[in-house]
Amino acid sequence: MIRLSTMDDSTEQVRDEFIQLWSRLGQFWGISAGTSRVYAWLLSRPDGAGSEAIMAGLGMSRGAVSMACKELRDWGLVITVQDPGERRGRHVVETDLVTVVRNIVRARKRREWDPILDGVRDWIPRLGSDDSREATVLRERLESIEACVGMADGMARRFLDGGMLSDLGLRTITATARRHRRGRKT
Amino acid sequence: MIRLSTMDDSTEQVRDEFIQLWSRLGQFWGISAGTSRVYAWLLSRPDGAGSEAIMAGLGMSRGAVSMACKELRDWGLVITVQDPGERRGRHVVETDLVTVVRNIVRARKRREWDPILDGVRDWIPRLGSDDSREATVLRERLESIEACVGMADGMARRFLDGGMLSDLGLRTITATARRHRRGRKT
DNA sequence: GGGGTATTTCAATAATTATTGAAATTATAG
DNA sequence: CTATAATTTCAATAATTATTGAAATACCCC
Repeated sequence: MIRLSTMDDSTEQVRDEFIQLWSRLGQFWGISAGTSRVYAWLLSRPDGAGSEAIMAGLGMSRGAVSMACKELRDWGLVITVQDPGERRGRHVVETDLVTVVRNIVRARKRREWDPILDGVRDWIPRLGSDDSREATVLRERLESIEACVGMADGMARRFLDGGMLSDLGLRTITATARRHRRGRKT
Repeated sequence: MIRLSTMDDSTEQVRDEFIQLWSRLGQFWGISAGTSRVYAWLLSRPDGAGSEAIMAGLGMSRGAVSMACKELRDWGLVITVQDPGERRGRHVVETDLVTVVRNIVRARKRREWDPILDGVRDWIPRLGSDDSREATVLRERLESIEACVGMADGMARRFLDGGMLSDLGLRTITATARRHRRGRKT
């Protein structure tokens, strides 16, 4: 473990446990362990880091780090910036919660709901006039799924299209966090 | 493929495609392919089925079906009933959407958010008075996570504890689906 | 309680998925 | 334009995860 600036050992340990938990939980969201680890590591560092630093910090190969950062960029969780006069890029976490949530909702909608809606809307007509018990129940279930996913889709769409209730909710969260933080110090 | 009652071939095909898509999407939710396939198959059948029927229908082994049904029971998506005078159990999908959503929220909360909240609330004090830049940023990020997850947790808790807004939303969905269905036939 | 049946468990195996590292590509500086 | 350095890609490999099926367990009726 590399010692950084003037951090306490206990701080270092908190970082390790945080990375471990985050990567365990990432699996529930269909994110690979390596990618979650890189994200947690970046979250725990102030100024982002180059690929070399991530490789050293987590003991991963160049390729693995590159893949992980690419996936995180796809999710909109990490931005790779090019400092002027620097050859190497620097990977920085997106800290604006509103942007993060928006990106995640967009990505999940595309991956998870859109295919269901497309499928269901294709299948229901194809059941045609089959009025066997089997087909009737299947049609009912598919229509129920369409209604449920369709509502979620509508909500997501309204949220992504711009200022909305959820937006306010998020601003409340971030404001609360800020107040909290300031409160601690005074 | 087994021919069931008087179903059309196209209906049969819709069922197959539905099962395939559902199992693909299940992976994004940390559910194994086999488990998702069993769930989709049960969803597509009217009266539930015994283990033998599932084995035959999906070409899975007895053990795999048993595991899948157990996992589905844990999620509250399937109920295994014992018909009077019958030796074998019958696996039936839970069709009440309110119950399904409630069960899923409960399971995910337990698996995904509770560990984060526990972790964060343990770690923040352990950062102590370390005022290095590293520790300060880490503390800020952890506090931000606590605020965000804490709000989601509170909403989930209120939803799980009983009648709430979301409850109404769901009843609207189910009602819409029913109206839709009736509308088609007239 | 015994005989027979359904179900669950779990170690072995199969299948899938992630990781590596060298080669190909892209970008930068001179 | 060429040389050089950083990054990405991808086939091979390693690690992980799911599936199987036989053994163990639980269950039920007589």
